[in-house]
Amino acid sequence: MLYICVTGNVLLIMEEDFLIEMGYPGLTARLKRLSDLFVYQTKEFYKEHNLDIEPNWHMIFLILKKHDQLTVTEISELLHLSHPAIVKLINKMKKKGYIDSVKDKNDYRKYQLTLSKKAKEKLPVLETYWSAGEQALEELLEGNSKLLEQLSIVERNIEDLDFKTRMEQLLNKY
Amino acid sequence: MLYICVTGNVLLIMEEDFLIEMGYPGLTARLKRLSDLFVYQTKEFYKEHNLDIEPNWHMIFLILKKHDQLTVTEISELLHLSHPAIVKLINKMKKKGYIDSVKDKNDYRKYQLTLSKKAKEKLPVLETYWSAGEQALEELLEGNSKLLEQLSIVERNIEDLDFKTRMEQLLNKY
DNA sequence: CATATATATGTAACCAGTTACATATATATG
DNA sequence: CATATATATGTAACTGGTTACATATATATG
Repeated sequence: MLYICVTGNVLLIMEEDFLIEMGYPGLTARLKRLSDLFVYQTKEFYKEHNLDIEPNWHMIFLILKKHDQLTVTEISELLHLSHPAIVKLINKMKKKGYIDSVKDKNDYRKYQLTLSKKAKEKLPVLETYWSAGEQALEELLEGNSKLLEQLSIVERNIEDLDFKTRMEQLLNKY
Repeated sequence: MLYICVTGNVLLIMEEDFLIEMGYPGLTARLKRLSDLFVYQTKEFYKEHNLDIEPNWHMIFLILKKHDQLTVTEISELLHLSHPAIVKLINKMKKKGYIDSVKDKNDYRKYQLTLSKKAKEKLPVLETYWSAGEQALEELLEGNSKLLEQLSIVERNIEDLDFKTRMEQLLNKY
């Protein structure tokens, strides 16, 4: 399943990759495949260094470092993820003692979430590992942020008019 | 959670998005979030048009259209996905009658997979829906394939030296 | 002010991938 | 040729998202 690939004046021996060959319709699976790869390898990396955190906790650490105190709903809105996703995440972090949760005095439906003392103390160590991850990613992106920019374009356009509606419109054209 | 965003000479009211704000470390979750969005909306689209197929079957239809006959292992290698992922996918497609599977005459461990008669007959209809999806995606990418190219760069670099190893190397620098 | 509606959180069932392990068959080697 | 090793497929348990539904509290309205 190997093939020769000529890019510029460099000759590469490459693995054949049908998802790439597919073009546009292969995009969805490539996004998932790449995301999974990052998640699994980061998990492994943390494990080998005995950090008892999960890859996606990074975003919660950062968001609560910035905003100090947030509810589940606020986090889910800021991250554009569903609230059950955040509930599960937060429950795991609570169980490990990284999150403090206190009932809101003015609205008894809400719980105000903050980073625990343990979490704040661990931050400096965690940051050295996160920094290695960020640099590794920069290497993979070859030092430019075009991938992030291209993703932003898609995200903005989807916010404007969602994917399904676009498919419906294009289908009805014929 | 809204904010004003000035791009060029256009003023936009945007949802705040912390994953974008995070920069590089937000990438993994954005890839997953976007992939999920495509999958869920495509699923919905198929359902509303009473197509009894799943979004990720598209790649199996195409790969078996091109190669005619493949085994589970060959498919998993061509797609760079694990073989259990393909086993599950193929079992569902078999159950719906889209895949024929015959034991290899020369190697009794293998099953040769092909598109069934039903699958081949349905292809022309499916292609009109896939075409709408492809065009919708082109719209979202604003007609250029930079996102695909940037992904290819990352994929190539990872094949060269994996993400975890890069993190380890960068960590040991300090 | 009683009741309808909206919001915040939580739970259940599902989905598409993963790794680790099991089993059957093929191939290579002492 | 017997046995060790490698390969093809399959299964189990896990992960991190989703939608749909349930419950408690807050807010708005007749």
